Amino acid sequence: MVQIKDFKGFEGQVIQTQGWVTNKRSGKGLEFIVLRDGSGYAQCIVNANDVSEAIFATAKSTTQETSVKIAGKVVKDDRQEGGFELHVSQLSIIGTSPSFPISNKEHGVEFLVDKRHLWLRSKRQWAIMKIRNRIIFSINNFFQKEDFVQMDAPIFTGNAAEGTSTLFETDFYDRPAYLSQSGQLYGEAMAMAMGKIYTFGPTFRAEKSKTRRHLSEFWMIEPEMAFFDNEMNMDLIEQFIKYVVADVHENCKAEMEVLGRDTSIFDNIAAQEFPRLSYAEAVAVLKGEQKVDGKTTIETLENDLAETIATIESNKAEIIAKEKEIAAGVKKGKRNYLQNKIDGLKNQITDLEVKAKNIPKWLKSAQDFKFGSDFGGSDETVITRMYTVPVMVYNWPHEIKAFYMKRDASAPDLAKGVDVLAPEGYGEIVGGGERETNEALLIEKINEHKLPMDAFDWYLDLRKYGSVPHAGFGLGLERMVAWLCKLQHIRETIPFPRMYGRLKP
RNA sequence: UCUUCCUUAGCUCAGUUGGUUAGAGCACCUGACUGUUAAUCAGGGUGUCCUAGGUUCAAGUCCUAGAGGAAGAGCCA
Repeated sequence: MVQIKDFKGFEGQVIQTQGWVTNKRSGKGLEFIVLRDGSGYAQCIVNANDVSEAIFATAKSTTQETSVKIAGKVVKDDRQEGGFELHVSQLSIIGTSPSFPISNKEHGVEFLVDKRHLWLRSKRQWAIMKIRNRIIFSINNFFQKEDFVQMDAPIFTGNAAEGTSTLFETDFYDRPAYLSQSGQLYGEAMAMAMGKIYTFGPTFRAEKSKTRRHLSEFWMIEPEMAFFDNEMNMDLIEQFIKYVVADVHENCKAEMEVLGRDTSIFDNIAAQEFPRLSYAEAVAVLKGEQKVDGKTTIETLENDLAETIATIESNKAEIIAKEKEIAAGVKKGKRNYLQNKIDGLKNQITDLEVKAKNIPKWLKSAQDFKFGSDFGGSDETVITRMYTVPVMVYNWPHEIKAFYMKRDASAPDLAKGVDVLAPEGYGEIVGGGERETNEALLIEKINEHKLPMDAFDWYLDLRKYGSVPHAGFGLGLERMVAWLCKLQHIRETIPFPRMYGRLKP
């Protein structure tokens, strides 16, 4: 058996392959079967002159997603995706596929999510899953080459470490247990044993939020390093993101093309240093008090708004022109083509109108931002709009950060945390910082957050026995995938999304 | 939890001020065509108009409630 991606090594030879029929075009005496095997796509030509009547009839009877075994000759053809096609000599059906529900045309979101188990077979999903796989591979490569030890943190946890409202409760031998929201505290313990570690596991949050950036179950990478301060932490984050982006850029060119992803931003990321803003600076940028490249957020967003409105108008004009063309009478193929263009433009207009409505709201909420609070989704969008690479925001007011975040000795109201905001409107992909090593301050914080002290005795032990400065961060895998693929919604980044209101399939 | 929008054929959608027999494209089937790239061309039938009430001579269309979905907000160390 030869996989489609390996056809190029078999030019002129007769080989065997197997896969699924993803599309078919037929003529008299000719069947063009587009075969998919997970490694790639190849057109297979069944010519009635070259095969028996029975085989030709079998080929003709295949439908979308019929699985088949094929023997044929690999022939170079520059018109084909991948550059090769197969001239079929033998064909047999492995499994039939009567009326596959997902056609090669357009579908709505609800339908596709309901059919997720079949949707995964489509080309776009194939590309996303390949990229997800590469990102995971690349993350592991990076940390392994940097001498980090991969560790698995527990998924059942016995305490409500982060506040009970967003925890999934389960029954653990008649006692309540919660699904993990973070492996970090365990990672800290392991870092004291191994030096540098990273966890890579599932995370569960029972937030009742339905947005394009939230999942109830997602995967997180959490490195933790002994003897690191927040500066070193930020250096590592930048190095890490640059490594993964460059690796994906290098190895997922075909997949990015399927998605229509403009990859020029990846070159910027390799070439530029990530801006590092203190929280105070970030607020000044947000409010338009500090310019970036000679522009304020207000100027940039008002410019965006004008552009958005202009695009809406030009789209509307284009629709009218195309509708006139159809009304004047054109052939069917041309009509379909024009109609599809019109539908696409209409969808674009809907999105743009939402954007046009949102921009003034974003600006207002940026103007009204209260120093000392956390950034909302729109604030992140406004800040990152000013840059073409990820932005790091550090030195946060300690009140809005987690109890374990290290306080700044020289500025007692600040904590040494860092958030990384991805550009292109994707917002927070990394949250991290230096950890508090002072046991008394930690106890004070645990009380302040009204957390159960007895749940943290083991964690406090880490400060009792040879405590050292240490830092770490967490990266949400799905948000990284969404950003690198430039997806509208996070639900496409994971094979079977678990979100508020969605447990099936 | 709040705001706005949506629910019509297997899928994507159109359906005018309420009006008599509810439409198109795709998918599917049949036929034509020996190089198609979402092939093309001709023909073929398919409806719990989300559910329950209401207004009306008449409801896919208007009103009320509910269910499901989408976008945004809140929430998201």
